[in-house]
Amino acid sequence: MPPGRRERKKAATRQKIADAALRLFLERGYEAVGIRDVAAEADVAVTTLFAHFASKEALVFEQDEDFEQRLAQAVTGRAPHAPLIPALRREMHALVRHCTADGAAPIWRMIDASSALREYEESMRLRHAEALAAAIAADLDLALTTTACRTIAKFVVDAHSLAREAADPQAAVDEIFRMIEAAWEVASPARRA
Amino acid sequence: MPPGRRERKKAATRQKIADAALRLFLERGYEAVGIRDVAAEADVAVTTLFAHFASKEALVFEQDEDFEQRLAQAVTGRAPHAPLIPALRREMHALVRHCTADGAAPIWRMIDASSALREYEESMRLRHAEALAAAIAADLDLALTTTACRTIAKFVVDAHSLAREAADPQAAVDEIFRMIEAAWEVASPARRA
DNA sequence: TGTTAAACACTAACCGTTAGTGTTACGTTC
DNA sequence: GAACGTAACACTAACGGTTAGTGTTTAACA
Repeated sequence: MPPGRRERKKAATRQKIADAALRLFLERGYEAVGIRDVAAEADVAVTTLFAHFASKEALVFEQDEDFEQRLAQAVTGRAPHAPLIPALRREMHALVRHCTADGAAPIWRMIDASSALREYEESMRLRHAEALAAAIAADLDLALTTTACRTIAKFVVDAHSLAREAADPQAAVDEIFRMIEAAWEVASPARRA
Repeated sequence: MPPGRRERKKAATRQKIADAALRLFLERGYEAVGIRDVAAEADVAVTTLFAHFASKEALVFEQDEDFEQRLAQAVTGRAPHAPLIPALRREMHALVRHCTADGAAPIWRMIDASSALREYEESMRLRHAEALAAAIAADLDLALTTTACRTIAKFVVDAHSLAREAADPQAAVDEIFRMIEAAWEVASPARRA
């Protein structure tokens, strides 16, 4: 079943809003642009904008569900008996590379410049950590305590912001994941292949 | 130099606002109470309220600077050559016990019920982690990389929220700190006493 | 074709927060 | 102890994100 015209129009409207927002934000700065400006630029009503995005900050972190799903996918979609932490490390490398790419630099500079955006990012990580903890718990099927699952998930999600702000992000991912691996070894009583 | 009347009055006003806020929040729920309600209950102007508290959420986390200072103190104030992680673990035990005490239960129930408060708490932890990372880096004097310091600090601060939500918070602190200790061993090349 | 639901628009407001402008009362200095 | 500077506080009015309420168009589907 191909997406109907309705869903295509909806997606188009969403994209039009996101594009307009990013353009204005990068032009004039995040704080200097109002919701009403974005709505006018995208030629939609303010209420329509909020039907597509839950908040002003969400306009910037448009594809954060990707992030959540890719982490969970790294857990559930890995080869059978493949070790967990290296799989997460590989995915984190990709995610960090993606957001430290040249084209993304202005966006992240904007995020770092706004406390509202940094706070929103942090609250996103909370969700991501919960989702990842659920994926890990389901995958390991009671081999770990709930607390251990949530702890490992939180550490992994933390790695993203820590690495992003490091001088050499890719090296930082490796450094942090060595620490996560050690924490993991202590937490998991069962031996893995 | 004893605090003059001026400072005492200022502190009294602050306390009067905080008390009024907490009373109303617990009575009617956080979201159901407006800033104007709190100001009226404390018999001050709205602008006065914001002169004492940076935001509505800050009314709830009145003594969060304690938290920050106690963690840093646990690092800088420990006995010479005393190991770092156990000192942090002891302090975290105390902090978690404090916020899981009987009297604090309604407050934390209120926090858990409000996404605005949970997000604010998360952004507080960011600050706390930065402060702790600075304290650790200063204490160890270049024995660790910046990334390792920040990573350990983040893990320690995470322990608070993770433990608070666990079924047995005190046991969770121990469990999480076993993992942190392992991460720490891997990060620190130098041997400690 | 007609029904239904979803997308979208518009107005008007709510609420946290701040700017602007005074006024009072304390601490300080002569 | 009188005068000055400053910090606390008050008041009004607004700004900006967000939502409620209401109605209109449009597409999916029977």
